[in-house]
Amino acid sequence: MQRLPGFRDFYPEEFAFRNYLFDNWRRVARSFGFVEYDGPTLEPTELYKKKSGEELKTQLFRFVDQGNRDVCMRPEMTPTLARLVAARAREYRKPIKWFSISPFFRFEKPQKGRLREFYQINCDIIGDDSPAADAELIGLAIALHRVFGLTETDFLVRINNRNLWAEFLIKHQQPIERLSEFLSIIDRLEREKEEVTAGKLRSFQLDLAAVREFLGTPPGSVPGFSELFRELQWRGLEGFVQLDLTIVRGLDYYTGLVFEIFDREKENRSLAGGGRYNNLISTISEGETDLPAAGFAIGDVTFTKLLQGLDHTRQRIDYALRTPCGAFIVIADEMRRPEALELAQTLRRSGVIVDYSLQPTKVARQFQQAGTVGAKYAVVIGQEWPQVRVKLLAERTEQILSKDDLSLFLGDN
RNA sequence: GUGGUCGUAGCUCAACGGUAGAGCCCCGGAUUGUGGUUCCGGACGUUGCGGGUUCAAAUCCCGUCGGCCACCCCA
Repeated sequence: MQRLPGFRDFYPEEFAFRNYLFDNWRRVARSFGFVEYDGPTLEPTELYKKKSGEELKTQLFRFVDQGNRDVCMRPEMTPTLARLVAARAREYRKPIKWFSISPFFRFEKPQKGRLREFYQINCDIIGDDSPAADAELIGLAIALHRVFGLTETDFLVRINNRNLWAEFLIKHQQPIERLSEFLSIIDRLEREKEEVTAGKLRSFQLDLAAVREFLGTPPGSVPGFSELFRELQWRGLEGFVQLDLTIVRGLDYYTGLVFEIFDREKENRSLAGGGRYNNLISTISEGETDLPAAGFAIGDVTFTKLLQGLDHTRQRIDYALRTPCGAFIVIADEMRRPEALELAQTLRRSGVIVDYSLQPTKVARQFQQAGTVGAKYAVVIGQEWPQVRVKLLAERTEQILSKDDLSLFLGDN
């Protein structure tokens, strides 16, 4: 039987890495005062239609369930989050600061950095429309990278505000209703041929030169960013961010700030993205709840590739994934197996990771097993009983301890 | 969805029309209580799957399913 395309198995080695990733993300998000939540993996397709009314994206795991419901494996978290918040908006003190780490599904052709099932950490602040909230989110996004040893030479946050382009359209007397159509032209600016872009702009009675000139606006003269940049400066993060007016994000629901995080080595590779979506909760709740919101997500696939591709982050991984401690009990005299098992129980209760051979095995073999499971100590039980021989495997040194001192000794080491 | 490229032992690969091999890993042994080195031995495959050409196919051809990559798309 084959695995479905675009899905992954997590054997212990991969799972250990996943834990490393998630544990660090979780700890950092909590350190920012965010609390964890989750929602269903399967949602009514309706939830994704509501976002903006536009036709559904094709790349959904969509099917009709046995109760004849039109359902989707969730392709992103934000609509679910909006639904959760809209339903209980009054119960939580604002701002709501929530995060989740969970799987998502997209029916795409798997390729570099893109699978059909992937994980994301999603972090959102709801009920605060200030630059302080925007900056806090960007600060958290940066912290979620730095915790793995990534520095400002490894990644870069590109930020923009869609309102700038809205104002640009108004200034040129173009209908604001066509903003998202216009933004998709901007989004493609770098990839598309000049003639194509110029042709598209013509329907807005705009020329490429005007757009180019606006793109080149020096950061100091871009309105509305001074507060955000001041906030980022207070956090000491100015080296991580860069204003980039070409960043507009593909989703229609973004209303103000938008940002993306890029791998500096391969600048085309996007590690994370997010922005402000002040109308989405109102849309999802059909006007019942109206709260400003902003958030971002980091995907695990590209992020993992980056962490495993850099020497300095790779070293951290190797260090973190080593078996931290543990004792392997070598039963040198099978008559002592009952005592060995009792000792194992005692040690385990005191928090030591303990392993031993379930079957009678030659001593040499047991030492080999101790090595392969990565134990720090081998504890030999045999003729010395009630004393034991404790060997520090890496140093090949050993000493004799009484069995009662063992817990203390292993606890300290 | 379109195109390119690759599928051989658990892993990395060789053999490129003539009996499928190596290294690593795994298991066992080298006088019965000390491991990561060494030596010896062992297990291991319908060559992704299905069809075709041929006296003979891992090898050539067609299809199909997967992996990787690019385009499209990107929440």
